[in-house]
Amino acid sequence: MIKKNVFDILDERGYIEQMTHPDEIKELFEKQSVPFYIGIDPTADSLHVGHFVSLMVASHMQKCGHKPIILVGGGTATIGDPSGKTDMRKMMTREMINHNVECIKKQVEKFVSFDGENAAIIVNNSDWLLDLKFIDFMREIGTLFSVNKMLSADCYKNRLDTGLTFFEMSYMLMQSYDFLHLYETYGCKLEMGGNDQWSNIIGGVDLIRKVGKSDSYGLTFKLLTTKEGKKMGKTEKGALWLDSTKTSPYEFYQYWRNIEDESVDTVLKLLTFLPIETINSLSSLKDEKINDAKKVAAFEITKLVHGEEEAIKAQEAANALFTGSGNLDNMPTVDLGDNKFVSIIDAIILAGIAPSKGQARTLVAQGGISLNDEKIADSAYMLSEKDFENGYAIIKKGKKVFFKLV
RNA sequence: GGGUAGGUGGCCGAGUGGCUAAAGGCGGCAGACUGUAAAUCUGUUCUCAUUUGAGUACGAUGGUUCGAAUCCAUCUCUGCCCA
Repeated sequence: MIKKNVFDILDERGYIEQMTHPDEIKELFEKQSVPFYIGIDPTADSLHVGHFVSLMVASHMQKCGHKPIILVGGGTATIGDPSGKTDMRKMMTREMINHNVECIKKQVEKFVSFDGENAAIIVNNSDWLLDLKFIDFMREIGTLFSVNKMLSADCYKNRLDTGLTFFEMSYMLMQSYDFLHLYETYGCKLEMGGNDQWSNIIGGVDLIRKVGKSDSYGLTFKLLTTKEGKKMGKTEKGALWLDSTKTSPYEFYQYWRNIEDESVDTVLKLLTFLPIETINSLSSLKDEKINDAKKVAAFEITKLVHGEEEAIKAQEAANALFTGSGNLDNMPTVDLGDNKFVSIIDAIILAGIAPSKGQARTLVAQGGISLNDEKIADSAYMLSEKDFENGYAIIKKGKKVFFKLV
């Protein structure tokens, strides 16, 4: 049942950032199927790239025989984790959270299996957090936390000058309690999360040790960042979502196709299941050739999230636009209905290329818009029959944003 | 509870009665250069109409004034200090 030690896989691919007990963790993976947990905050109705690495790790772990517990933070989301935030989050209603939990479940299913011997399970911490009695909780758990220690954690230190409420500070207690609960209920021995979760994770590990158990561990993985250290996955529209209605497979594909050279290796290792040898040879490509590696990365990553069919479509659309070969059918398409013969400005708005007419004009004035590969410099230009000669017109913003108008 | 400093465009941050749709930076978008990369340089970045123009906007509400982001009042939120 247990195959290769997943520790080596995670290590080799560079997932691991910090660990509480490296030797013990490795040994544990070796000798048994380890129930481990990864937490996800249901703050939106879709996961985004920030969760991607977690899901990949969960998948690797499960393939090596360990049991994933996906914890959805329905209870903690009512507070909001202060880590990395400059302001307190908006509080969410329970209805919103429940809706989000449902949506997230569907996406998680693409990465871990809920069948078989080491089937994954999904739990929601609202099931145990919402019924807690304040005094009992404080007597039992609150006494085991040192405020001095908590204040020295980065996630709180940074907030000291901008303000931090007690409400938010108790987030660490709850997340730690989650781990304790899962430890007791499912024998969960390991909490994993992004590196920004480090202080919350060691909080849980410490808590379990304080109640007298010594076999709890924590591990964090690398956050996806650009070489300037910014979080990866931000686009002009906000986050890069895993839900195809929020971020189309084509956009998703293009995001990875356009990543900076320096990130290719990381992205291939962290976000695909390609064998390490393949990745090494791909990312050793230099200069212009690195584009081949980016194509592979974009395809593989899109395939994981949206399935092979969508990945092929995205790839074909990209080929059609950038190399002239391939299939135009899969390009993002906007149906203008009966209003085909509108001004170029209106067409830009209708296609969703720019949000306002002013911006549309700026684009045209700066030479950023072309129609069927001809630059349109006149903002009064009206679309006409000849623009739809092939039954469609291709409108292009800059070099990379295309829409087919029909 | 007392004192004090504040709340400005996606973010940071100037601005203390008219020349302010509001400096500068970051971020975004486009152009040039390229490899659908990075770096760099240039332009642009509230909305509507574009020729000048109009509307909305500086925590909220009311007021003073020919005129307010700027002055006054009340409210509200936040930091810091004291208790």
